[in-house]
Amino acid sequence: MKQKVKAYDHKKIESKWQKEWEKKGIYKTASSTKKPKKYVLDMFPYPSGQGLHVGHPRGYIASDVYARLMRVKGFNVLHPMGYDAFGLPAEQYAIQHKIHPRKAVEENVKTFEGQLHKIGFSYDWSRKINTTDPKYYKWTQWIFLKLYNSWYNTAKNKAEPIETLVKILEKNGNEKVSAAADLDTPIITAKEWKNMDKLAHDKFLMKYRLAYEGFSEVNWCPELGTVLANDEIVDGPDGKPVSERGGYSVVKKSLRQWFLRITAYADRLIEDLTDLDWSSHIKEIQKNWIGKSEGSEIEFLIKGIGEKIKVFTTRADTLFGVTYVVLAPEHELVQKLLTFVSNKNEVLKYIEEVKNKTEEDRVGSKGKTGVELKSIYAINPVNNEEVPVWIADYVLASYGTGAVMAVPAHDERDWEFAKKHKLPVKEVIIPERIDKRNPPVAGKQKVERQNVQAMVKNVKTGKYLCLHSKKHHWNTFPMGGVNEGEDLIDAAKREVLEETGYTNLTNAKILGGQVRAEYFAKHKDQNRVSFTSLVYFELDGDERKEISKEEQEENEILWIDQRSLNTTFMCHAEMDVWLDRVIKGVSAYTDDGVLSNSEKFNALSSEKAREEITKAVGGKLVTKYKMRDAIFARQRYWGEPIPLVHEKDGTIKSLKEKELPLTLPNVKSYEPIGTGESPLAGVKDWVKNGYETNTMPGWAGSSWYFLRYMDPLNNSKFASEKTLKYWKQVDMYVGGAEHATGHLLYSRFWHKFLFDLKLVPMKEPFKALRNQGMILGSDNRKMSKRWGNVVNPDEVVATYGADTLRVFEMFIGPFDSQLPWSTDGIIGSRRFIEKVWRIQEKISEDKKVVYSYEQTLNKTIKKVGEDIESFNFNTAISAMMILVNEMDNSPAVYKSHFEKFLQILAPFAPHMSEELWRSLGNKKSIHEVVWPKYDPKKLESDIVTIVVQVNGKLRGEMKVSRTIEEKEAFESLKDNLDIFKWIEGKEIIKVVFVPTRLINIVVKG
RNA sequence: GCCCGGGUGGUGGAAUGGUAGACACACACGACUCAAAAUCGUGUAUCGAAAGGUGUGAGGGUUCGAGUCCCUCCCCGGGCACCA
Repeated sequence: MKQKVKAYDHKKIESKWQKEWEKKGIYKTASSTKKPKKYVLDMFPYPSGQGLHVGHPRGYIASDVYARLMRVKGFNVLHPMGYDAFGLPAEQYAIQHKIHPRKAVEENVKTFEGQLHKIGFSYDWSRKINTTDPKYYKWTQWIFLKLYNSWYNTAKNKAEPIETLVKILEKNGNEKVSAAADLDTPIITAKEWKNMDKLAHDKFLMKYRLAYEGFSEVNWCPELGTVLANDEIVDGPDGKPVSERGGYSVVKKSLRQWFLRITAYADRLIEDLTDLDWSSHIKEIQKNWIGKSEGSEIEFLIKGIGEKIKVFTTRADTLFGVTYVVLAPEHELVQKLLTFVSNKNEVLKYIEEVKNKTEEDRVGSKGKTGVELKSIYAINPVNNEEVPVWIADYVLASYGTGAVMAVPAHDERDWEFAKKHKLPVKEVIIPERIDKRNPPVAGKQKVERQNVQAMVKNVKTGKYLCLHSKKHHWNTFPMGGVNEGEDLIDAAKREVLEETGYTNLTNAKILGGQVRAEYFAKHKDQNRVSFTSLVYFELDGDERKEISKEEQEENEILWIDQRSLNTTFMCHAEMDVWLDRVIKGVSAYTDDGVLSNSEKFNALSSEKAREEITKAVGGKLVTKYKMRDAIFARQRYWGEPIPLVHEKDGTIKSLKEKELPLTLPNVKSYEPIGTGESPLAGVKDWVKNGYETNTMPGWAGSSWYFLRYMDPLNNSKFASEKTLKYWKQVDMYVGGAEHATGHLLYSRFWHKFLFDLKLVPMKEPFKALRNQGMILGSDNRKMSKRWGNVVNPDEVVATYGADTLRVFEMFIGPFDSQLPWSTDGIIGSRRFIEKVWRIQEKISEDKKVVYSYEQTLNKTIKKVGEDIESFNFNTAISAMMILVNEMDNSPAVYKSHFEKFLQILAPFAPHMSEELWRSLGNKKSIHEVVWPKYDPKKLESDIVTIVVQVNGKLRGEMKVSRTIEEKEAFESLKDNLDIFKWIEGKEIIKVVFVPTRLINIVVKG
């Protein structure tokens, strides 16, 4: 009984339900705090003038699908949207079009919101925020003041109000204060503190504040008239740095800045990554960015001069291998040493050269340049050896102590430098390998042996001599033990002769140093520690002597080309070390190992030696980070004003809470005033009041916005304690991976700070994070006006409908993959939607019939729920397509089956599923009814198809009972002649049976 | 250079160590139609007439069985980049 239905009209349906949902407010977050909650958040957009392209909603659709599932699973869901609208683009747009940036933002927000509404998202729009709203940025300023008025107590490992520091200073001075502070902070007594005036107090405390003023060489962009953060700079076409926005050139300039002391949180920012449900990729990026390295600070006395060079090294275990010491050319000690240097002119010339080098010249220069400070010698504290001192630009003044001890044998850069400047190389670390095939056995006797291996190259063929062991089926070089008093080369020659008979060995060279290996020697029932050396020979002539019968029986001689060496050598753990060092020509061994040439520390492991040697020379174990404090100032108009007042006496006063927000004044021009100061410096009243003229950077407002959504209208707090306690943190955060070292790191930092002050209940803001891949143009390039490959979602919605767009964007591929937009592909999603629409023609209410798709239906309900939770949207849709195809092939579809299907489709295609759901007579919205349950009994059928393999090869399949056992399955094989012929008359060695899956018969021959 | 991802048909992609290519696009043929569109059906890795063989970047290994695990190499994408 086919019922004729109206054609699918997406325009009508979608606008109808969008209005209805808004009227009924079905997506409003409940104010109740009794239900379990889920906070599902999108990274809020920067409303640019371009509007959205189809790549933007990908993440929004995903989070919407997820939020919808959570809602019908019974959670109180907070799923808000807002705008991050301060920053350069709006300002630039304002300059170009001579309108107030606020106006530009308003227009852009309107465009964006119109686009978003058409896609049918389930946001609670009543919670919308905008970072440029004074009611919002009042709290951004408020948090800034908290940072300004706090210091980081490393003893308690948390931030505290600055007053607690002042109290300590008044009482005891700062000798015992352990804090994250400027490096040049002097040690003062309580008395000294008391004797300081107000300005001196101010200056002193600035060294501790978490938001502090300072001067710094910054990336200055003359065209934009502003300073840029590292992550706002990209490589230009000629390799020189340019601004990400606009592509203008960037140079260094020293400017007054505000900084946030994010480095105080470096350790916790790494530490707390562990428990986050984020992709390991993003965690890795953050870890690298923070760049923690644990090492030692060791002091080298300078001979005859009362000075010391303090170096930072992560490899104190290589201290005996130091052959020279290097200072950064900018190191302050260099100036002091100049008077004692005998080649002063040369040194001065080099320093001048380095100064004029651009960053790229310095970093990119292939040859390592440097100059020796002649007549200056550093004394190695571990053995009193005198080593030369150099300055070289491969040592950075800004990292560690600006000085390094050079160990060319075990550091790539030192090795290159040493090679170029003919400095000695001293090996002190022996590589160590544990043979994975024959690992040492606990409790067995341990015997040390000196071994030698011979690498023999046939000059004519370029191949290498190997032995194939007939017994063990492995390949080795000729090898054996070194006899008492025997020279390595002689021993190697002897082994080659004994094992292969070759005699014409020339050009002997000991290569690559020793390798220490531990293994279990079965034939002797003992653990062996072998120190193996590699001797290289060239074979000149084929002459061979007779070899013993045993040897003949044991090994076969093989000649192997260089490429195959690493693949054919399986038994010797040391091969990889040698292959790197000998064949690839890498000469410094930079991994850990066992110490040698290190007096009483010999035979210690690198790990232990680092500690013991550091201790022995009176060094200090320290931790360093690559990450620097974050510059928190822009010399622009369109940003949050920094709520500080510069008093006439030079001190700084923070505004009181009731004086916030400090709103942006109106200005005549938004153009940079060219001095490097912001347009605010040109506003008379502003300057007269002493207000800070820098504004906050773009990331200020986005570092805490997720908290404001919890309580967006609160006027007395950024969010009430009660709501913070209930919502706690974002449960699922969806956005682009490009924010890994910006927003995602800064937010974590701010959150931890607020946590320290007990202003938020959790130490991390985002429990789970999912990153969507970018959608590229159909030409596989980034969507941009420039390439003319931008696809506007409005057009797609108009042509195909929002439901189709949503389904397609989820179906296009794995959520985190970068994929090109396919104009052809979207038709498939539209067909799917239409097919669903047509199924209503054959709805049946006949309960007694068995419907062919029932098992698939149950499987699909299960799979779609699981797939949404794990963000595998593409396979969820494919599963629903399979189900719909089956329903389509079924003569009729039972009403409640169809309803269940509509429910699982609803998160993806909310409009059409609602339309069909209501037309079936349901009064309540499909988005408000609880997620359907599947029947576990109907997931599998009693008859299953199992695969028959013979020797692992597919030979057929057969239908058997679910519960069939191996014996029975094997018996029923005999009924199937097509399959049976493969085993008939053959000896069966083994039968592998995997219930409900396969049976594999292993036969001989 | 180092650290992460990844490499499967013409295309996007599927596959708890167990039938590789699900699902979709594209293409071809057929049905419906006066015709077209839409829709429906059939086919589409590769060699072979078939039986069967070969196939997941390359080469090896482990396993009854490898796209999946291990080793080596190549290529692509991303991150960091003289950070001692």
